Amino acid sequence: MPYSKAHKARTRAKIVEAATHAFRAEGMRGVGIPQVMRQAGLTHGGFYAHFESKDELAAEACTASVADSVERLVRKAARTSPDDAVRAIIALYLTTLHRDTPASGCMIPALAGEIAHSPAVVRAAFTQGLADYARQLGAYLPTSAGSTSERQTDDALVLLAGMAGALLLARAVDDPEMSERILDTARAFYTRTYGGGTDADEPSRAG
Amino acid sequence: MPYSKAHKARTRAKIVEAATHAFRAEGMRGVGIPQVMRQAGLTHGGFYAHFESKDELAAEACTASVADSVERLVRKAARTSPDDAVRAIIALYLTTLHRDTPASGCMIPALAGEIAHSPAVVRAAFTQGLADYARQLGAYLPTSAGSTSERQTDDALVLLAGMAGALLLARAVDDPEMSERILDTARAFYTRTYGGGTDADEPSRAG
DNA sequence: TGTACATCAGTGAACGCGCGTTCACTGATGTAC
DNA sequence: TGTACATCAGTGAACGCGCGTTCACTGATGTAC
Repeated sequence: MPYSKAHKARTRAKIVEAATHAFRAEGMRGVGIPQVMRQAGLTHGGFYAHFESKDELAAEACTASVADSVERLVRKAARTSPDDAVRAIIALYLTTLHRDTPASGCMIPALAGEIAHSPAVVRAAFTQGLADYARQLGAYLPTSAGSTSERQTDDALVLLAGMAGALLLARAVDDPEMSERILDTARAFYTRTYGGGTDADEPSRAG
Repeated sequence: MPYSKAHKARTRAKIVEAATHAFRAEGMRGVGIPQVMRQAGLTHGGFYAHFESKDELAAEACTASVADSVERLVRKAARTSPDDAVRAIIALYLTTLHRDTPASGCMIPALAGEIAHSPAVVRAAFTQGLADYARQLGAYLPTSAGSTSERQTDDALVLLAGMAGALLLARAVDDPEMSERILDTARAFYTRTYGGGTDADEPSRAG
């Protein structure tokens, strides 16, 4: 018998891990299997001992990077008082740091555009991941009278979409000042709307 | 003398026009020059009589598709009473029709992700286009006491980002019901927030 | 008004390149004895 | 405890393919006479 099952599983996980970072940083189409394998410390030929195709890796990387985002969200909330959880999450999301480190950031602004053009396996993985993402975030949203958890999930989807859109624009734009203005305005807006108060962290720029 | 200058300009415009649609539908990386030229009724070899590179075309297609979006926005507003302009624009944006026709829809959800990874020419074109887009949309936003036009532009950027993010998710998701729920919830939210009222067009789904 | 000509938009074969994928191999491993 | 062996994870050369780009050409055009 060669190697252990655990060894193979560990290698496979290393490939997925490398893929989540590379894909988020450069896009799925922008990264080849040779690059992913090199980043995992392997050569490209071995790839097909672990995956049937690049699409299968994409689907798994999708699931893994959503899980990554959810985990960071939960960890942030755990370090914050329940009343401030949403505010803390918004403040964590809409920053220049997050903008400048897509490789370890939320996968929505990084990959959603490509996922819309991806085969069924990838889209299915994303759909399930997003549903989970929204459910988890929804749990931290303020509950109004008679609001259901389903309603909170819907609200979370809109908040997620809004923050992802703002980060996407902040990354696409060439002008640093405009980029920061997008982040600042969006952070203030979503904090006001979902955080139950004003954005205390940042003095407003426009007076 | 061969052909007229007008003839060349017309051909060039046809190529840009074909590119704006193809790029929005399949992404810039997903469409080759042969496909763009075929869609413009030409063969691929002639491309370099009009453009220095694919990037130059991408930049021009970027500018052209923003202009397209702005024009549709202005046209919609012109057909609506001033008080309802924003509401009408939001209702136009967050629909299954817009979701299902990316080729002629807003270029932000279709291309912003790739633009973030594009060379300077493309990003510069997008930045200028987005600034114009936000300025135009901002003009229709409700003015609160002491609000400046700069503030309205900022608000428009957030609204644009939010709607683009929602459309992006609605396109990426595999589950039709979830996709529509994203659109519906986002439309209701932004109408409530920026439209100065509730979303009258659509009966709420969740009761 | 008719013709000969210079121009260059447009054609289509060809280029190098990197991609996703395949395959013959090799060598580290856990097990049987 | 030591050794021979079967397994298969991992290697690296090779494949066909479509990409962006180049180039020799051709043929429709507006102008000069």
